[in-house]
Amino acid sequence: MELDLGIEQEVVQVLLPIPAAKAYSYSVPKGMNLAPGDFVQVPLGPRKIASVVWDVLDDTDAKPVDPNKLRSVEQKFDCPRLAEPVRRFIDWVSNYTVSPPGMVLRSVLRAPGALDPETPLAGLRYLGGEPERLTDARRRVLEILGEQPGLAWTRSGLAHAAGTGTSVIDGLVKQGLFENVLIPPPPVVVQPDPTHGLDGIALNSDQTEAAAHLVAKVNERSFNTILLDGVTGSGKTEVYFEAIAAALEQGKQVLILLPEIALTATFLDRFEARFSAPPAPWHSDIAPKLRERVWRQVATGQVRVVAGARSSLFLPFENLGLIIVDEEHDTAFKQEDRFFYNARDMAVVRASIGDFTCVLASATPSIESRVNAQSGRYAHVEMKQRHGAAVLPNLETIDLRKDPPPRGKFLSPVLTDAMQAAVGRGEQALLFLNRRGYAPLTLCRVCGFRFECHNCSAWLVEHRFRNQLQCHHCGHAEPVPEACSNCGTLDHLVACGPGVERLAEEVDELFPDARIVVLSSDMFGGVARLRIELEAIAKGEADIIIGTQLVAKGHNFPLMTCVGVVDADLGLANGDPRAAERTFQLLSQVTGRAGRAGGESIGLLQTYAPDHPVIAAIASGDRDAFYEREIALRQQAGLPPFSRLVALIISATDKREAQNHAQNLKNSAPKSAEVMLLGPAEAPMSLVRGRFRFRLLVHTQRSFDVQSYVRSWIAQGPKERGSVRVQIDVDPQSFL
DNA sequence: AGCACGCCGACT
DNA sequence: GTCGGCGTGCTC
Repeated sequence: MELDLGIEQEVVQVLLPIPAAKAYSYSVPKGMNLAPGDFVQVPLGPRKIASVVWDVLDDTDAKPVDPNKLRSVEQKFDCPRLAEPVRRFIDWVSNYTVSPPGMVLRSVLRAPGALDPETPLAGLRYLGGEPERLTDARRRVLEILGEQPGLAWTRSGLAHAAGTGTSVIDGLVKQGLFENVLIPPPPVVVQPDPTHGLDGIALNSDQTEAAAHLVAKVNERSFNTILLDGVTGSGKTEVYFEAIAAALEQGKQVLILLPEIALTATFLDRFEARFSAPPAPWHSDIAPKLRERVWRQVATGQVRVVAGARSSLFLPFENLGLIIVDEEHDTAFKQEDRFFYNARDMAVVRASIGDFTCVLASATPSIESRVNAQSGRYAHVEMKQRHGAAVLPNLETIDLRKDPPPRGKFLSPVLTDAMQAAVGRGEQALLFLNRRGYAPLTLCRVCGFRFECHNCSAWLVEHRFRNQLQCHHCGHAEPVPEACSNCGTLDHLVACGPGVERLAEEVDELFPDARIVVLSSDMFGGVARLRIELEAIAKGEADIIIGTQLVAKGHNFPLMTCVGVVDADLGLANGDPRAAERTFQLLSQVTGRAGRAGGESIGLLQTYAPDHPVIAAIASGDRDAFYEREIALRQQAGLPPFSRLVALIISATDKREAQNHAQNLKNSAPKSAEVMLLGPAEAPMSLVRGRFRFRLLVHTQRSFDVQSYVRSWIAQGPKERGSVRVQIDVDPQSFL
């Protein structure tokens, strides 16, 4: 044994946040004790990189790296270990999504400074005594200090509290009235109190029953998934708050996944009312300093509840015990860059690895979740009545063939009459149109030329307010031209179809005295402005609201009694079998904005196909019938979730190059009776940001190990050369 | 992912 | 003659 010292060097496996296929080996300096999960700094080429010591279970086939190549771990960070469930989750996600484990780890290491402990703040503690000369300002400082003797203050904090400048404090310091102390870094949020606000809540019978079910499941302290399936306005949030309280009572951490964290101010307020403190936020654009502190305090367990976007799934939780996925059907949970994953599905996996409960909440669940609920994989908790006085709106279709809008307009008289009635009663009307800008297409009346984006296969959308033609896929914008860029004819360009701006014009003519607000994700002033507008609307400071997609999402407009869907057929146009589900979800959510404060309300759907099964299902309000039919269709067609799809997206700057590679890749596919290959076909968006995209679809049974198949296929297939890139999308959103 | 190395076009 | 474009390949 002794003889080996100095010759045998200890070696650890380290997972680096790079797209390498596996962990790298490093030698451990003498005296450094390392265990899996430790955060370390290692050299890589000319760089130094923060990484994690990994546990490689089966290193039987892996031959050790040449000892001469081994470099040494540089530093072990003074930071809690990455918990074992998080490491297993990374491995699992890497395998399932067919992406390098280091790429998944990158999603964890998203706060570079957080690995070093937070530095304590410089503080001052009052020692007693008085300064030689007592001024007014100094007296105020002493008063503050007298309130809680012995308390340490920061220099600026004390100055602020006393309403003076920091120079006053400096003067007192010079007199020797303080000692310098260190103040431990403050928590990023106060600990939530599971018992706070309990008496303020009044749950109806549906809610009480559902909450009891959730709490019981959480208290089983083992893996299970619950679909919390309640109509819009049924009060699902209050119900899952009780599950959160139960997990907090167990001393566990809780994660709430929200599709769009930027617009969740009201959610945070409701949480605070129930738990006395807000959850810690997490999303892609929190301020860097706060980001580091949240990450660190999640790792230490100080932060108990996080409300975040899909990336919060990769936070280094020390002791996670419950995940809530709110609006689980929302497509924002699907990430389609870096690597492809659906945060809703990965949340269930995370719960399984951590052996706890996952709650999926929605008024319009995904087909996948409904199927899982039906088959018993998920518990199904249904809430069919609205909370409080709220009553579901009466839904009707407007047949545009029978009641068309006036020429050149987009609103049927039937709809404008209903709006008139609502506004006349001092209530609000909402028009929903999922199209930003003024007009989705501009064409030349002389030669028929259509203005398209040169980088994407998309029309340029006219934004009259900004006087621009914009591409909604790559952000390209150009001034609205006066002449056709094809034939040069002046003043013969025509705007085709409606966007929300154009709708606003029409509404303004019809209701000159109404207060009109247009809500669109690209509005001036960004998220802050949007929040202000939403609050103003809730207070009744607008009569007619015209909005895109974002008005569908969970906002509470108490005065809203009339909702009009301008183009109910919009989402059904392309042939994707998933379009039915999306349209159903979107339109149900939009019409659900009406009648939340009680009383009669109405939802009107403008359509050319009132008999279309999806439109009819929404209008009838019969959710179960819709799901039954849609699930049966999927099953008959052998589509997910009754089978599995993997899309290979082959892109290149040159169209032929992309297509050739796609074809070669297909030809190189290992033959298997269990695999059906479709394509290559142009991707639904065939040109995005200057890259041409083709798709291959791999269609298999659910039981087939499609990841192994695809991995070995790609490994032995043609090499990616030139600008060619191949991306793998397991469980793609689009079935085309 | 970064970063270096390397091999072809327009410039102080 | 060099500066610099980004294609290719490697990092324990």
